[in-house]
Amino acid sequence: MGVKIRELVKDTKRIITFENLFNKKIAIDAFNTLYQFLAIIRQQDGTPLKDYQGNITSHLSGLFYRTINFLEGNIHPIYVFDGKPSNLKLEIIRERKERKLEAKAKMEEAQLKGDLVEARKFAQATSKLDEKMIEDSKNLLDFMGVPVVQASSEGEAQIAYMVNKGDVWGSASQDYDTLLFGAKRLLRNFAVTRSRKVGDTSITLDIEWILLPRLLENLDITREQLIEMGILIGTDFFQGVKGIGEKTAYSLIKKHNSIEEIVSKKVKVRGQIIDLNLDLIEMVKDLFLNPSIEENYPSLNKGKPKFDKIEDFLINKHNFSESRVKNALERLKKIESASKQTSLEQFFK
DNA sequence: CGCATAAA
DNA sequence: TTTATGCGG
Repeated sequence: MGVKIRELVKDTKRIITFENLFNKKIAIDAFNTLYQFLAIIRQQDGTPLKDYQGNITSHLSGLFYRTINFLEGNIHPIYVFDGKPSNLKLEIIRERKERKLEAKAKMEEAQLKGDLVEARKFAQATSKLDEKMIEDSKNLLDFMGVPVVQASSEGEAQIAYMVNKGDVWGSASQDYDTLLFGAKRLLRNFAVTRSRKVGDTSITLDIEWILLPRLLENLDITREQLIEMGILIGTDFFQGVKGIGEKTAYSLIKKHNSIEEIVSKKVKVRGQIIDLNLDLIEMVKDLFLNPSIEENYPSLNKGKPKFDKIEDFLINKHNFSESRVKNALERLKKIESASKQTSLEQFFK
């Protein structure tokens, strides 16, 4: 779960179409994307897609077809995988593990009662990426010729570095955390724009586009203040202050400028004095301002797809439908021949 | 989620 | 051609 600043970002975000991302390199938060697929690509009762050996394949299905869409639209995805979590994150990881166990129990209970809606709801909350699933995802992307970057620690920090260095145009994640890490452009809902039914109202999920400098200007704060607001609201590295959401955090920071001031003035929220360990706060801030980065990542240019490897991997190893995979690969081959054509034309110019 | 297929 | 529905693995 990322930092909750949806309302604060509301007036800054813009809509961008898929077509406007033509020819751009976009660094995608791989864990964020894979968890999304894992949560959503399920049957009515909440069971994920599986191959004959019982290995979960929901993430591979989502990753494969969405990535083909990117390539077909001449958008260049680069998937960035998380590395070793910071010590500050261990507490959140422990809490999430507990939540997942609770969700699993509730899911099983609902399945026994035959309540499909409840079963599916709790099944989504049990989603867990294991080592094998991560390895499978990297392999598939590699076969597709799509660059993979392994972050040393936080993927979102790695992405922010790559965006600001100019190696990629923007970052893509459902979470806002890359903004705290300083990435100047963030894309949300990064996929083909589609309309979905929620109840009886249909909504279109457009790609959102957020510029960090514009956000800071609109809120009239510095990035350091944005980070401090994140700390008050709660991030993966600090649980936040009870009773403080984005609205309160913003007004507190606007009024007192910093957490240090808030603590030293013994500011109260809902009758409670905000009492924080400033050394710890400093460590969290430092994690956002000076994160561990892998500077030597491989080329971000896309490579040639290995069609036979993709077929073997998806059809033979993971029991994907042959016709679906071949259809998708036909689309990929068309892109390949089209790009060959243009490079040939450019050669003769 | 995104694909395939049916229905409009 | 567009929109709704249900499977995919």
